[in-house]
Amino acid sequence: MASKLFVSAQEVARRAGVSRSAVSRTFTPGASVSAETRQRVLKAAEELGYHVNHLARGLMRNESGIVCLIVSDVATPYRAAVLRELTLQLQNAGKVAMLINTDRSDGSVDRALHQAIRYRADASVILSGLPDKSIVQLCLRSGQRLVLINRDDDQPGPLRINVDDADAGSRVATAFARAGCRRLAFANSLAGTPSLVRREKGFVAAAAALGLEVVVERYGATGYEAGQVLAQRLLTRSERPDAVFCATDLLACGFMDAARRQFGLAVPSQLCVAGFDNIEQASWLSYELTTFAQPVDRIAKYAIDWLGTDDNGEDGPEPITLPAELIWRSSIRGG
Amino acid sequence: MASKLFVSAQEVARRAGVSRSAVSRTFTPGASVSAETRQRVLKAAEELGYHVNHLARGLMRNESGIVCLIVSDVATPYRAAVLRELTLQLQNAGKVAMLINTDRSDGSVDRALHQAIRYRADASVILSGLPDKSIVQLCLRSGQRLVLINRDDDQPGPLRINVDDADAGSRVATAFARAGCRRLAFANSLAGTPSLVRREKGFVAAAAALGLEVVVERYGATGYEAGQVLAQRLLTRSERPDAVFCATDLLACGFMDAARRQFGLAVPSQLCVAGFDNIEQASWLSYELTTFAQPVDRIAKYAIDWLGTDDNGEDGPEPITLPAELIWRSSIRGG
DNA sequence: TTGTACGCGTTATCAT
DNA sequence: ATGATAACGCGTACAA
Repeated sequence: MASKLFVSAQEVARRAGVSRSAVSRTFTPGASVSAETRQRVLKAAEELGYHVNHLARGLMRNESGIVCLIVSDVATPYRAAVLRELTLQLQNAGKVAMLINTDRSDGSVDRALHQAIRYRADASVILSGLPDKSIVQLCLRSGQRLVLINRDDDQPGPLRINVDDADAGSRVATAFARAGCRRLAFANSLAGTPSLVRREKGFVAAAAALGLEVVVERYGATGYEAGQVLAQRLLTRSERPDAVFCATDLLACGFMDAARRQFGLAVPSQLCVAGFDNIEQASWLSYELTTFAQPVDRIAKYAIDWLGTDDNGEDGPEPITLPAELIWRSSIRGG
Repeated sequence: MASKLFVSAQEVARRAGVSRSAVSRTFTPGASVSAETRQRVLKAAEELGYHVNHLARGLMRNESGIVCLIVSDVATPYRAAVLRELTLQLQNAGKVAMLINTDRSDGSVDRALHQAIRYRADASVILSGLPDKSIVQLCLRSGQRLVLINRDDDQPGPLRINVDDADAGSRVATAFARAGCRRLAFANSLAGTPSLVRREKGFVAAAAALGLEVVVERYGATGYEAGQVLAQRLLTRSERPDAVFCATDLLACGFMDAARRQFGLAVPSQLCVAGFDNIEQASWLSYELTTFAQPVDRIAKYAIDWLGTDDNGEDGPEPITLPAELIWRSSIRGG
């Protein structure tokens, strides 16, 4: 319940003895103001504590400078890292990030996009979930740009940036084979997002090509606890796997801890493990996990660069697929 | 460069065959509209994909609904957890979070606050760094509320929420003493933020009262790597400590890993360790760290509840101090 | 209950 | 280069 206390351009104009327009021009890059008026305006603004009202500016320019970041599980290491990169690069580009936390509930992403529309965000970046087709259409009609990261949607319009999960899966299979592993396993969550599916398929297919079978087990969300449960299930099999590809690093950490503590297995001598995401914990001494780094910086750069373009092709921009970088540590034999 | 594509209330009014005010009233809770016009407006709005422009609404009401979250090191587990809680509760309160990432550079927080002012944020929550006094004054004059979390500033006006670090430090000392430890150490970063200082002082003072001396070592930032370095320094002393209080869990993880791998020490039999923050990793099997949980949910609740009050006392609200909760795991003997 | 008219703080346009 | 004026989309006082 704030009553009008912010300083307006009008007041600055009065104090500087110029017109409102002069004030506006002073704060509009590339406008023509004489050095003198400019100084007087700046002085008055400084004294009064004036700052351009971006709400009003956005109203006029039809460009708010706001970019909406739509994410679930913000506190997860990988998500937090993406968030950091996006907000940082957004700020460097002169934009500002609006953060909306979604849950797994139905329509959560749709509600977030409505919020983005209400604030006339210039763009929305979707990192979790998948919006309804109708909402996507609404956003595009409204001139709001959309970026889908690792969402693997097929409708045209949004910029789609994906990491090459299948390739990563395939490379893990090869590495396991080279390490002399024979009984492969894939530890996945029940989430069933496109990226996880591709990771699994790429791994299974490559293993088959190498003449190796894969046991696939799925459980819970992509967290540490799920990794423990999956270890329980996979390592009690009569034919115990000697190599496990975990769908995420978080899963891998839980899996490794359970494998060592509860089953007394040594990594990598008795069990090879690979993960995905290259979260900070993967490099910790307790894990030294061989994993794949998503090119988070490049993903963010592609997204933000596109926001600056006028590229308004009919069917939207071409989808982008980026390779994941293999980070070799010591959870797989050889190397 | 979006040209006016968003649907306006005017267009909805035309389609519904009513005045523009009727549309406005339909979307203003508590306004008087007949059930019939209301229905017609809602129908037209639905068909057109209309959503209230919060930029314009904010301009009118002098209340943007935006709350600015000012943080550095967003990707850090503790910070990410706070962020999650704040955004979630903010959304439940009908507000929206604007996220600004600061670095350690000078004036970084000040720039963030200027951004908050430009977007006419109703409030700013500062989780890192400390703003200049003049900026704080400007915010308050402008009617923008300020919340400082664990910042320990003394100027009146902002809501100050702090965790009782000294008490936590004191309780660790007691626990160590009870475990029969004699040579205590405190592993801190060079950051020197008020909370870290209080944590250290509380620990040292309580240890002194118990007749125990404390070796204090400081290095780097509050991260995993610093923990490793601090272990190197503390565990190579002639009088090797048998108990270490690490300023943060992240430090503690690095410390424990180094202690076990490089010095072959067993926790807690040969070395007791305590941390702070209760990050997710503290509960992992590799650490099982005894630590303190900051009441993140309550902190967020206090902050957001205050934003809803009209409380405009002269010197601002009373500072709030919340206790940290001791989470007992197995990195300290006994229990 | 409904519509008209005005103001919120900007920027853009158009004279000067 | 400068100032007056219109418009952006909305809420609301006021009159009907």
